[in-house]
Amino acid sequence: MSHHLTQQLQAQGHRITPQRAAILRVIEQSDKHLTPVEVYQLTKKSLPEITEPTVYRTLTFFASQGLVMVAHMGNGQLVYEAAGHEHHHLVCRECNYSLEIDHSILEPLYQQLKESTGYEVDSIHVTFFGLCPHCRENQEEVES
Amino acid sequence: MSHHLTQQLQAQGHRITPQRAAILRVIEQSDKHLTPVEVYQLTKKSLPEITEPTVYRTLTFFASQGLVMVAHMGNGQLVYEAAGHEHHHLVCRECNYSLEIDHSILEPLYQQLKESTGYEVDSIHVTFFGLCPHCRENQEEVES
DNA sequence: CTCATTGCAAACGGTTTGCACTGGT
DNA sequence: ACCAGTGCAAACCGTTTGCAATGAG
Repeated sequence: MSHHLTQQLQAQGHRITPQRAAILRVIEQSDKHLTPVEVYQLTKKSLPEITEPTVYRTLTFFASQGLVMVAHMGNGQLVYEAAGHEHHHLVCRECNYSLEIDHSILEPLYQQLKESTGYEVDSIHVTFFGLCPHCRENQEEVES
Repeated sequence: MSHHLTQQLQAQGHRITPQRAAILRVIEQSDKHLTPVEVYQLTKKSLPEITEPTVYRTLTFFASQGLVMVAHMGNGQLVYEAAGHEHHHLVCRECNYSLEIDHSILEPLYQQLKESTGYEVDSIHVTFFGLCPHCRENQEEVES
């Protein structure tokens, strides 16, 4: 599958460098979204000579090729993950723990928005903030 | 109303400085959300000696006091606006025209998320992207 | 008078750029 | 051999911090 993607890149006249292969492997093998810095640190394990600019350039490149998706978490933090499954994020504003929400949960809302406003909503990555059950408990204790 | 808010601050033992008053006025008089840099530039018109650190500290302070709300735009940018009118935004990807969506439209979704994940979602400002009816028409013409 | 708040300058962290070198094709 | 892609160092930009000075109460 990774092999398939690299072939795809080659077919379009792009080069497969060790850096690109290593970064792609890191992103594919991660089950969560990664910040560029995380990608850098993980990739460095198998390719110690990699540099941050290369990571940024490669991530931007992959995103432009549709191999990875970019999502904006809160506070301006950019995260990357393997393309493919469309989902949204639910982030706890206390402990920062984040959960994935399947896109299907938003579809009724999008439909309703289309009917009431005429807009065809197509946001693929929406980040919602709230309190996770655990932090909600703690907060109630403090208040009482 | 601004007067009411400053009284509220005073009652809590906080000081009303010209900087705070000016920044509060800027945010209240704006009909859209502002980035910290925008707040800085607008406030400087009436108070040229204000500095950026003061703007950042004051915005954080206002947010902690509930006078302004912080919102995450879809692109990860932090924006501030006067507290009170809770609404979301629907932005056209093509023409950038934006529409306000009443918060009530999201409540069923929040309720559903709470039931399925346990998270108490409280995002007060969510930005959705899509195509407005006008740009959708144009797009169809181009495609055909 | 006191202490919260400010201005200044400098530090910060994540991201981007210019440029010469390297290595994939 | 050619040029896309890299490493390095330095610039960048929005934001934050330490500290001494100021001014609101």
